[in-house]
Amino acid sequence: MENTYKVLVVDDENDILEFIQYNLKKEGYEVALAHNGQEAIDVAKKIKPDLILLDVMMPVMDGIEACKQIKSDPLFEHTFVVFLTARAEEYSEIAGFNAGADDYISKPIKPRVLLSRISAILRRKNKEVAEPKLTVGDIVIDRETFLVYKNGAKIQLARKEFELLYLLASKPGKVFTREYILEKVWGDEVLVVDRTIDVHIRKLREKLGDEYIGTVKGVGYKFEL
Amino acid sequence: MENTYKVLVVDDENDILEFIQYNLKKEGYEVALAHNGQEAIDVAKKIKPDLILLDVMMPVMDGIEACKQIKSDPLFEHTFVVFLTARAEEYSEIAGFNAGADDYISKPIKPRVLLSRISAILRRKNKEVAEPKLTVGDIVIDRETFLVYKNGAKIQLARKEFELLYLLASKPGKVFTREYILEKVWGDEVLVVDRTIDVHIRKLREKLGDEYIGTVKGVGYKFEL
DNA sequence: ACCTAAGTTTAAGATATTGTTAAGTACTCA
DNA sequence: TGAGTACTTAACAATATCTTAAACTTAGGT
Repeated sequence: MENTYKVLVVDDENDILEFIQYNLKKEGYEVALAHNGQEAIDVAKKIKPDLILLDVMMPVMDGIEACKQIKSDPLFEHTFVVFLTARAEEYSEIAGFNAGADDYISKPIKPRVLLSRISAILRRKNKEVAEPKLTVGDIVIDRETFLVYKNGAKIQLARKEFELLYLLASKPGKVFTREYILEKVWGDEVLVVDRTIDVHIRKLREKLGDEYIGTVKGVGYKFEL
Repeated sequence: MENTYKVLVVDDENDILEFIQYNLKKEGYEVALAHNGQEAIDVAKKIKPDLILLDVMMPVMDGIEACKQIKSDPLFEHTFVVFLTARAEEYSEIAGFNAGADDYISKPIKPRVLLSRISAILRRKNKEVAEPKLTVGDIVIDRETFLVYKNGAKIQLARKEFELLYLLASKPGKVFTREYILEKVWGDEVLVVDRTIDVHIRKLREKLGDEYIGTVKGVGYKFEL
């Protein structure tokens, strides 16, 4: 599964904070909050967010000043800053202050726009690096095409099968507990009987051959070297 | 390295001019400014910009009139004109006036949208010489004519169909998620139910044949090699 | 050897995702 | 204005995938 990104939301209005927090959490982001620029910087230093959503107008320290400080701190070299602007008129301030933000989202904030913009910006971070193929013994696992090759022969896996194999093969030999597998492949909020894993293991063995996946009784499964 | 392009920005509000100028300069464009249609034409004759960003509503001479004059002048045969409209509704007016603009960007202007739109338009200009055809297997995709050939047989695609196919075929085999497809083909502002993609996929399969586009359930679609 | 706990296998539902059709909307062009 | 095209949506059908239960097998301790 994908990494969870940390987003720090900064606004002096609690309504807005809650609204954004709700929408981001729903999408699986880790969310932190701050009410002004000073607090934002303090929190940011602690949690090192991947992205900061920053209101322009705030008491104590406004968004522009906060942005300048953040952008000049090497600690936040890889942190994106996105302004929340209430009106078009604020453009001039932003441009004039030359604060170095990465993008702007104008209020009123629409959840869909917010989320797609955020995910687009964070994706930029990952630079569209082509997913490297995972090669273990005579098995090649290609995330990009969702295909698996065994000695060059193409094998189609269903999604859960693929993720399960990908996990096991990511560290050949290592034993993964059922608990861990459930968390990684299914996600923590899903409630699934862990017998389910067995069934998927079975299908994998069926498609790949029994020799690739080993059982360690009382512990879990592993990809055999 | 790419050439630096000259962009003329025309708007009666200085805030907006500064804002756009700031963003364009940051990306390495050469920027000229004008405050109304008449001034725009005067400046344009001097500097011969590659692209003109033109506000619709302006004193002295509005954007629509300016655009008509520009587009009818052979001097500006190779100059692109992009309208800045305050509201989406104004687009109908522009279309109605048939002023000959190449594109429009609606306010409030977002740097990301602005820049990607501009670079897309300018890219069009360069490629006028020789737009590379995309060839995958027995399918040839020609951006210049917006036509697709299957074993030499001409196939007409609608614009969304074309863009969708173009995206998938740009990396044959790679699975594209719905999210990614929406962002690339539809753009991030658009509110479209993602089932819409299915329908377009269906039409593509209808026109090309089922064998070219594969489904990876739970993940997305891909162009089959 | 037996007993028990753990894992395997099968097959039948349940669920989720995608396919397909058809109808509504919006825009374009004559 | 009206026909035609493109796009979007909703509704329902089809199906791959996932999950569960239950019966079966195996491994290891006593």
